[in-house]
Parts: sequence; C-alpha cells; structure tokens
Amino acid sequence: MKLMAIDGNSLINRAFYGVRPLSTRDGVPTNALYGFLNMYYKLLGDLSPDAVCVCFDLKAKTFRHRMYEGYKAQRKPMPEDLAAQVPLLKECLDDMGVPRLELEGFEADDLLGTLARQCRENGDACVIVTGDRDSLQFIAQGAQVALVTTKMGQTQTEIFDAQRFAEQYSGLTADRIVDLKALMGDKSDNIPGVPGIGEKGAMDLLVRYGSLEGVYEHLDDEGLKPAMRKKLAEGRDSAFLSYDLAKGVTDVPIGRSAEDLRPGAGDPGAFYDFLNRMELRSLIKRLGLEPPASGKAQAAVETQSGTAVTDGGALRSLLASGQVVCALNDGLTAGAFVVDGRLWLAEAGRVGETAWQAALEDLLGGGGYIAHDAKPLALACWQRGITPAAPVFDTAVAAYLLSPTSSDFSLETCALTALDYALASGEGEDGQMTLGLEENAGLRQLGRRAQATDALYWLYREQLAQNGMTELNRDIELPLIPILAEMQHLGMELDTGRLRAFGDGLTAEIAGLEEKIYAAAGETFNISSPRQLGSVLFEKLGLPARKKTKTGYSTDADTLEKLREVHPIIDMILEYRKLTKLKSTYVEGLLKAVAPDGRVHSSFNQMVTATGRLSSTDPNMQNIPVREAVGAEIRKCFVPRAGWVFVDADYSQIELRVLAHIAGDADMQAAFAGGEDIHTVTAAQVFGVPVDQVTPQMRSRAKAVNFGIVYGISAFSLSEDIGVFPKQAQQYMDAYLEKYHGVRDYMERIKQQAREDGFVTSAYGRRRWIPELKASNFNVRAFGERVALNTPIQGTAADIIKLAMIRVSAALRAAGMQSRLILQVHDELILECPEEEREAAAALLVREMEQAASLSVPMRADVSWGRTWHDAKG
DNA sequence: TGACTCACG
DNA sequence: ACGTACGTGAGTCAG
Repeated sequence: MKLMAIDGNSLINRAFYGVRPLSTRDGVPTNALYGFLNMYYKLLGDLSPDAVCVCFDLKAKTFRHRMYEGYKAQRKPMPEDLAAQVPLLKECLDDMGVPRLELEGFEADDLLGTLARQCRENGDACVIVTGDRDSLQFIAQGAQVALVTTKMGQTQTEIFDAQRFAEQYSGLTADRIVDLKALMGDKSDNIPGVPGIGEKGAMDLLVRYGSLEGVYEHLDDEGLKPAMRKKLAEGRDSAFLSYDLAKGVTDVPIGRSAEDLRPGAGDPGAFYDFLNRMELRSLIKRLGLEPPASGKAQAAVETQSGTAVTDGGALRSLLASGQVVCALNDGLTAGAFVVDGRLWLAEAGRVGETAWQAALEDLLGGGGYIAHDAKPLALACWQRGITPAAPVFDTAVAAYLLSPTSSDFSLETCALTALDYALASGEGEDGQMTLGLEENAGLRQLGRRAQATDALYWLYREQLAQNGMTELNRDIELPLIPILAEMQHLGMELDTGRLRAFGDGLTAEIAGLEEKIYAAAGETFNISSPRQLGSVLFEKLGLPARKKTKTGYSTDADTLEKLREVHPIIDMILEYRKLTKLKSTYVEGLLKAVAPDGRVHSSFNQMVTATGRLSSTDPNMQNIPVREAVGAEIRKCFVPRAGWVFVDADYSQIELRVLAHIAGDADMQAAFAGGEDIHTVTAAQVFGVPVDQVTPQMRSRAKAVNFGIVYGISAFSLSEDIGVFPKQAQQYMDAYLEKYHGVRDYMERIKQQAREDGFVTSAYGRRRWIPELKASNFNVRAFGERVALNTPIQGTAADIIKLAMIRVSAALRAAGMQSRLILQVHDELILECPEEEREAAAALLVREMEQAASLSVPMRADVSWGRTWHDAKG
C-alpha cells in the first residue's frame, strides 16, 4: 500500500507562481489550477500510488492548539487571483474522485504529519508531495518527500528519503530539521528561533552537538565562542518554544487510513464540464476526456441520418429555397444541407455534373446559404467563374466576433466549446461513394458537420444579438466575405525579373558587408545570430551593453543605434540586417509566393486580430517595405496587368479622427474641421508657439505624442521614442491633455467603463473582452488599460475601412466598371483599373472612402495612380 | 518550439 | 514602486 499525500496549499502556490497568468474569457484566473493538475498527473504517473489525498489548511476561528499568539500573524495574505482558485481546485478534485482532507483548526502540515505517522505504524509507504522545504522533516516519520520546485518556469521534482537528505545536509538526520528551526527560526512561520543565529550557525551547532538538547548540554564547551554562548543562553526560552512550534502535530483525529484514501471514480462528466468551463481544453485533450452526457449533445446535434437527393432538379429547388445551412467537401463535389431542420445529402457524381454546378451556383450565388467559414466557398466560386453572394450567416465569423482573442475557430472546436458536441475531425470527408449515399462515410461526416453548423447558427445568432453585434455582423463582416475572396482570387502581379535583379544586387552588397564586418571584428561569425553577435560586440569588442534579454545581450536596432558613435562596425551591422531582411523576406519570400499566373494571391484573414483589423498571409502584403529607397525598389516590382494601372488611396489620420470623434474633443474636432495639419496644431499647443513657428522637430515630436496617446503610452516610453528626458516628455503629455481635455476625459471614462463591463466596443459594436483589467499583476493590468484605450479606436477605424471596401466594391459593380479592389493595408485601398477607368475609379474610390462613415469630423482620403505600386503612392 | 528581430499600419 | 506603446506575419537561430 502506497499513499501519495499532497500539500494542496503548497502545491497550488507553486503552480500559481510557476505558470504564466492564464484566465478564462471573462477573467477567472486559472493558471494555478492548470499548473496543479499538470503536476498532479505527472506525479501520479511517476509514483503510481495506491491511495491519494490532498490536504488543505483550514483556519481555526481561534488558535486553540497554538500556544504562541503571534503565530502566522505576519504571513502575507494570499494574492486574490490565487485565493480564487483554491475553491475551484477543491471542486475539481471532488469531480476527479481524489480524496481531500481538511480539518478545522489544522494546517495541511499537521494532516500530512499525521498521515505519515499512521503509514509508518501500519507498514504502508508514504510519499509527501510539497513545495515546502520544511516538510522534509516528515522523512523522520519514515515518509519520502517529493519536493516540487520551479526553476525558470520549469517544475522539477526531487524525491528525498533519509539517505538523500543526509547527503545534502552534512549527515544531519531529518528529525533534526525541527532542531534546526528551533535555532535559526522561520520567518514565514513566525518561529522566533534564537536571535542572531542563522542557517549556517545552526547547522554548525547541530553537526557538532547532534541536537538542540545536545547544544544546551554543551553550553560550557570550550569550542563555543563567547558571543555564541551569550546568544544561546539568552535565547534559551525562545529556542525551546520554537522547538515545540516547529515540531508540528502528528496526532490529528483524521479518522481515515491509507486504505480509505483510494481514489474514487469521481464524476467524469462534471470533471469534463469543469475543465471546459475553465477553458483548459489542452488538459481535456491530454487526458483524453470525452464530453459528458454520453451522447446527449451528440443526440441533440445528430438528429437525423439524412435523406439522399439524387435528382438534379430536386436538388436545385431544394438549394434555391431560402435559408440553407451547408457543409461542402474540399473539392465542392459533395455536400450536406440542412433546410428547415431537415438534413439532405447530395453528390455531384449522383445528380450529374451539370445539375450539381447549377445547384451550387444557385446556392452560393443566390445568397441564401449559411456555412462555417464561407470564404473558401466564395473563393471556389470566383475560381469557377461564379460570382458568390455574401452568406446570410457564417458561424466561424460569428465565433470570432463573440471572442476575437481566441485563435481556433474550426468547426470541431466551436462545436465542442459551444455545443459540447464532439465532431470527429475531418476523417473520411472525401470518401468515395461505394454504397447508397446514406452509407457513405464521407457524406455522413458532412451531414454531421452541417447539423453542427445549424446548431451553432441558432446559438450564435442569439448570442450576437445579446452582445449587440447583429448589425456589425450583417452589414460589415458578412458582405466582406466575397470581397476578400475576390481580392485573394485576383492577386497582384509581380515583376519577377526585376525583383530577381534587385536580389542579385543585394547579394553582392551583403557579401561586401560581411567581409568588412569580419575584418572589423577580427573574426568570422554568424552575424544573423543574436547570440554570436552579442558575444562579439559586448565581450570581444567590449562595447557597453545596455539592454539584456532572457537569453543574453539585446542587439535590436534601438540598442545598436545608440552605439553608432562608439564603433564603426555598428553601422555595417545595421546595414547588413536591413539588407538580409530585405533579401530573405521580401525578395526570396515573395518570389516563392508567385503563383503560375505570375501573381501573388495573399490570403486576407478576417478572423485573426483582436481589434477587427484584417491580417494578410502567404505572403503578407500588409508589411511590404515602403520607407527609403529599398522600399521603393520592392514596390516598383508590383505591377498591374498590361494596359491597366493601380489607383491607391489612403485615409488621412483615420485613427486620430476616430479619437476626436469618440472622445468628443471639441478642439481636436475643430482642427480637423478646419482642414489643419493635426501634428502641427498639436505641436503649436504642446510647445506654446504660433502655428507658423512650429519647426519640423516640434512637429515630429508632436506626432509621436499623438501616436502615443492612441496607444496609451507612458511618459517614459515617449521619452525613449523622441529622445528627451522623461520629465520633458511628461510635460508634453500634460500640455497635450490640458489642451485636448476631451481626450483626457475619454481616457478615464473608457478605462472605468471597461472595468465595469469587462469589455470595450468600437463605434459599430465590435466587442473585445479584457480580462487583464482584473489581474492582480500591475503590468498585466496596465496592459489591459492600454488595450481598453486603443481597441475602440483601432477597431472603429477597422470597421470604417471594411465599410469602405464594401461600398467601393458595390459602386464599381453598379457602375459596370472593370476596376477591382485587390489590396487593403489597414488605412489604404488599392484598385487595379483599366487605364481608361483611371479617373472615374479614383473619384469613386475617394468618394466611397470618405463617405463610408459620418463622424463628427470629416474623413479624408488621398488618392494617386501609377504603373507600379510605388508610383501609385502619392 | 520559442526567442529574437524587423517589416508594415 | 512597479516597467514601460497598439495591432500584425515571417525569417532565422538554437535548444
């Protein structure tokens, strides 16, 4: 019989400090739970005990069994975020069927000591699991102690027995820990010890005299220094009192033995629900837990087996009949459809290719469809020459709107988290028809997917309404889907010859720089390795190191910039970095992304950012270089098709205009209404000079202040950014907020509101939950406040340009023009236009962008055209 | 895989 | 006193 007895308080404490902060969407902290459970299962595997028990402290109302009144008085209170997780852990252990012990008036230590003693007397093995070194004294009770430590975020367990202990503590036996504490005391447990004696002195005494008794029997020993003798004599009472305190209790009336502590079955369903509620889904996966209700959710979703549609005409009329929830396979050759709650299955091979195509065109071109992630369907339409309509609902997009900081919006995950429905992942989706349609594994799976999507649709539609995002979803996100698909389908042509030539030039330049850098360093090394570079710069060349990172010296551009005067190698390294980045990411990377049609077809993703912006991947077209000559070179490689041009327009100061609008700041609104340059006006205010005396430097600093305000900056960071002392930066910010007091009030108001609501919204109702605002950690909370400040601004700007995209796209089509939207870069839209449509397209673009929203300040867009992307940017 | 660096708005 | 700007994606290094 082997018992594993865990100090619950100690272990959850370790977990709390060892695991980075985690919380559920609505702010319940979960990191300690996560860490505890991970350790628990690890230990269970390592130790394979027969019985298990987790012990907790349970405070007495009075300190009945303690004679020393100040006991524990000075212990720091548990952080709120940790305290909140203790009852959750107890609930969880009960669900798991893990026995736990707590007894009023006793600490976990007392219970562990008692269990250890009981085991010894009954001949059972006992392992005490704890993070507290003091508990090593249980070795004296014959127990092993598994000591859990966290080093650099890694938890380690070391098992101590009598021998291992003696090795580490100079031959001391474990029962002498009590003597040790009696002498040296223990601040955290408020054990006084002998004043003036610390760990080293106490160890020396015990090694020499064996025990506390021994020490005091030899008080007259000649080897004892007079000072030590005096301390011991004066501290005698304290030492023996401390001994009793440290000895702890081993006779708690627990009333249970190891035999009674075998783990029970618990309530697997409740355990699953608990982990799901705590959003600890990685644990569900690791433990291989199944959703509860043994098919209740399963049954709710899988209501029917589906009816085969084998007649083309019947399929067409079915899919044209209004609202159709659909799940299609990748090749769009088979599908399952839920119409008015009934499930239908169909396959191209069975209804005939022509009828299938026609039915699909009715469905996706007609706009009566509901899907989980409709963009790939819309893209497939464009590729087949069908113009897709926007879906009436997209359950993946809805899931994103409801929780924009989540990262996984697969149907599997959505069904699991929102419906408790476990959808077998992907398997057999492309299975070939061998029997009747209903028996086809691939179609059956599509049927389950369609039904899961249908269930999600009803749920999410209601949740969107409750969260005030019905209109945002309907008027912005959904109409955007076919537009994004079209942009992706069209892509942008790349002049690969020109880009290659540019790359060859870079290669030569880089080689030259390498030579010079090696010469200056006196050795060859990998310049791209921050580690090697750091060692060359700061050790070999002895340059003054400023910042440090986790792994060594920081070598980022900011740091190096400050060393430019110190050593000529710095400029070369900065240049080398710039050129290699350009070559690998923008020359080689872009060349790799060119499709057979000579164009790059970037994916514009709608479900990535926390603020509502789009993101762009494969390749990322939103971070193509623009600054300096090299940026121009890269952008000259993006060209329209023959006889066409690019028309490019970007919003002027959209975020600051949104800020002026949202904050309702009269002065800032007046500046925009008057068509003034906002940075110049700001500079005049901050520096207290007339507008015509603002110097370029003043304007540039004011610009930094404007940006900083939008991001929720501190004076310190602003000072770093513009190169002045923090005090000076603070003065700028004070002057700014004094002038724009609407902005100042907004900053306070939005933070307060975010704390109350737990979320912030954009002007169009886009919502972001901010659990960080409730964190106990200052930095996390400060981050939450900056997010609360910035997200409504960035989010509203994102809403507006999405609206503009929808308007532009519709207006081009309505005018019968061939010009098409091909790129969006946050505040910029790029059209590819037939030469003869150039003027009309430019006028349309500006008009639709400027009228996309009506704020309390005018919107302005600047437009240009050109035969390369570079030339099209004013 | 995570850390670092750097390109964009 | 804290520790120091919002939002992204991609390439490289090193464990």
